[in-house]
Order: sequence, then C-alpha cells, then structure tokens
Amino acid sequence: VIESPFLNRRLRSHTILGDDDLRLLQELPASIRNVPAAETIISEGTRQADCCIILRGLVCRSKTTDIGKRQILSFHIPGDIPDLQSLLLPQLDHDITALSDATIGLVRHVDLAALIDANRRIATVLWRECLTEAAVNREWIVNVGRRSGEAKLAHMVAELKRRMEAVGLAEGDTFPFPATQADIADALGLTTVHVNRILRVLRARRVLDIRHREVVIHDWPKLVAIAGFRDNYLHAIGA
Amino acid sequence: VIESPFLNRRLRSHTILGDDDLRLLQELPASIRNVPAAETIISEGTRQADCCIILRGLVCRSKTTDIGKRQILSFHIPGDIPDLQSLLLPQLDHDITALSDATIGLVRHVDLAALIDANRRIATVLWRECLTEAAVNREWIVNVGRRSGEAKLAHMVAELKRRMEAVGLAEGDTFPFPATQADIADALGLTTVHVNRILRVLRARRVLDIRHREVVIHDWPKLVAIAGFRDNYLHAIGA
DNA sequence: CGTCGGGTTGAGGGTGATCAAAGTTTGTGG
DNA sequence: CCACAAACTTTGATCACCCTCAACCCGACG
Repeated sequence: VIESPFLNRRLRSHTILGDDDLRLLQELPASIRNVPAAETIISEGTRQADCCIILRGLVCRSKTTDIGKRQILSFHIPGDIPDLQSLLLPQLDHDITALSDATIGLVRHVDLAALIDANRRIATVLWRECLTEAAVNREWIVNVGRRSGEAKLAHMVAELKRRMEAVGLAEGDTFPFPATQADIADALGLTTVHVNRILRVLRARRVLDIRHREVVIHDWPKLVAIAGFRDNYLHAIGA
Repeated sequence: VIESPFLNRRLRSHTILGDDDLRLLQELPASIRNVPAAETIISEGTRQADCCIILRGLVCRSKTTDIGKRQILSFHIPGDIPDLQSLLLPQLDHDITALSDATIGLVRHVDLAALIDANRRIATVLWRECLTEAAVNREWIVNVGRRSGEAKLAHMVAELKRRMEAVGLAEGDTFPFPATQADIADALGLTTVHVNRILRVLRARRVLDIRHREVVIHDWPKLVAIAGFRDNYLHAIGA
C-alpha cells in the first residue's frame, strides 16, 4: 500500500478523480525500496514487471550517447511515476537513476493494468499524466536547443519551482535540489565548468543560488524574465 | 471516412489490433482539409474539437521562445497524429505547421472518445502511440543537447529514414523531405548557415545529400556511425 | 525577364568547450 | 572527534565550434 501525500496532490489536480478512486490507487499492493544516491534504479533495455512511484529524493532519466556523453532527459520529484510508460512499452529506452538517496514504491504492472481496466477515470488520469510529461519533455527540447546558458539554467529552476510547489515541497523561495553541477550540466547540454560560471553570475545578480543541495530564489520576476518562462506547458501540474 | 494506407501500416504494427478494429477507426466520420505550405494548422493555446491525421505532406510541431527563436520539436509524416494529446489536454502548448503542401484528416474528439470508450484495444494502441512519440521526443533532447552538428543532422536523417520505411514512403536510398535548410536548423538548434556547411561536408564525404526536397542516403553504415544511431527508442514504429 | 525564396560562401567574433589545478565540502573510518 | 580520502566546486588560460553579418548565387515561377 502506497502512502504518498505528493502523489495524492498530483492526482487530485485531475478534477475527475474522486476520493474513492484515489483510495483504489493507494490500496494497490506495493513494495517499498530504498535506493542510495547515484544508483541506477532501472537501466536501458530492461523489461519491467512494475512501475515505480517516487516517494522521496531526486531521480532522473538519462541517456548516454555512443561517445559517452550523458544527457539528462528529465528530473523527477516525489509524486512522479517516471516509468509509467513501461506499462505499455515493453523495453525501457533510457536509464532511471537516483541523484540522491531516494525511496520508491513499486506497483506491479498486472495490478495497475487490472485497475485501469476496471476504472475508466483512473485510466484517463494516467494517460493524461503521460501526456503532461511529454509536454515537459518538449519544453526541454526548446531549452537545450534554443536558449542561452543563462536562460537554460533559469528556465530549469523556474520549472522545478512550479513542480515542487504543486506537490507542496517548496517552502517560500527555497526547495530541495540535491543535484550536482555535473548533473545540471548534463541536463542542460553544457559542461560543469560553464554551469559553475553561470551560477556565479546569477548569484552575483541576486537572482538565485544553488548550494547545500538547495535552490534559493532571490528574485522570481527577474528569474522568469531571464528564462522567458511561461508555465502553460505544465498543464495540470501547474493548475 | 479516412483512407490512409500509412496510418493503417502504423497501427497494424501494434499486433493487438484486428482488421475489425482498423475498420472501426477508418469508419469514423472525418473531414479532409488541404493545407498550403507554411500555414499554421493549429496554433499554441488553441482549444481543439478534433484530432488531425496526416495524409500527405510534411508537418512539424514547434515552439517559439520569448526572444523569437523557433525550435522544431518533431517532424510528422503521413500516418502520424501529431495532436492526439489534444484529446486529453485541453490547450495545445505548441504550434503545428505544414512545411509543405499537406492534406490532413480531421476526426472529432467526441467520436474518437466514444470509440476509445467502447474499444479497449483501440484505447491501448492510441495510448501507446503517445508513448512512442514521447520516446522520439526524448531522443531529440539527446540530439540537440549532446551531439555535434554533423551527428545531429545524421541522426535526424537516420530516424526519418526508419520512420519513412515503416509507413512505406522510403524507396531505396531516397525519401521525400521538403523541409528547407532553415527548418532543419530550427529542428537541430543550429543556424541555417551552419546546416548548409554540414551538408556540404556530408555531401563531399558521400554520406548523404538533401536537395530537391528529397534525402538521398549514399552510405547508410557511415551515416549510422556518424549519428551514433540506435533505433531501440523507436519501439513499435521501427518493428 | 524580373522577382523572390532559398542555397552558398566568406570574414570575423563570441559562447561555451577543454585542459589543468587549486580549493572546499562531504563522508568514512580510526 | 579528528584525519584522511573522495567527491564536488571554483578559477584560470586557451581553443574551437558554431554564430552573426553580409553578400552573392541559383532556380522556380509569374
């Protein structure tokens, strides 16, 4: 049985779900697993028998090119189900890795599939979750493809802030973010050195700071301006 | 009623669909629309009442940043349904534009939703289509984030080749591709000038050529090597 | 035959990469 | 609680890939 206030908050934003539906989801048999930082939870090519729900910690999806360069595709925070797709696509096409110590809940495909078969509203909500995630991925393409280093970093932080807020994990201007500068570089398509320099500038301009595994936002309007951030693509997440 | 050999071929690769299911899809009431090159089919923020299926031509999804830079998120070829998501997400978060003269089929959301409600297999297949598309988007992130200019272009061509083959539109080493160099640049996160120079090199090395609205692949193994192309992420598309 | 969209080429500049080394924090074991 | 190692951050110097700006060319089409 899964008890996650974060997941509840996420799913509750889909207004079509009732308390009874949420209860059905929570009552799915689940096993809990603790994962140490830097451990690969599921690796590319694996055939899975269950989906994982993040209960604690920071997780990412990533791919590595033939010449060994890593690209982080997305960050995942408590309440996310980063491998929901495995329910319908047999092979995972990327790695799922813990960036900090994390706790995940594992729900068997057969149980989840049975619930989806039985409950139309839950099926719709999970499908919509996949679509929202795809929208976030698309904005990420714009981020790595068409923004300056400074704007990339600012946009990433702005998005994380909104997503953290949506599950109740951002307090004031601060939210936990235990990624290293190397991780951030791999997410933005930059190098560690350059990320460090961008951070220095943003710190000096009193826009934001990332240190001690936390993000502190000093000036949200300035951050939004630098990023060119518009949250329409977050759909239900931001609602 | 939609008659598209390309869509059929796409959907048939999902082995769970029978001929009767395909017939149900084909018999949905649909209207056909011709779109001239460069016309925006649906623009960001629109609330839609129908989904469009591409019957002919090249279409793309794109976003434009606050400072006016366009990023093409994906190319769409006959058989694709680029706005399937609109069925569940009310607002479109990007533009859908025709890059060449195109023909699209429009199916009303209500009709499609009714069919999904009535037919579990069709629902599964359409959900899976969304997931496959998300997988393609993720590989695109890697492409713009972590590959050299030459590798980006090569990877794009390799992917298009496989997708064109899957719907029967690639003949031998050639397939139609009516995008301009400016379009390619916006897809890869480069400039027109640089795309032109990369093309010159790939042409000189007898790897590939893009001209007269067509791609010609001279040396597939070399192309795959330059791109670092692995097709596992195409899932059902490439099967 | 003129216009226009798109392709091609050149020169010069800047963002971000690479390489290298010195700090600083974090974590572990004595 | 300290000592040490490992991981991460910071900084400097140099370099290259790709951008910018600016022409010019070419083929399609009226």
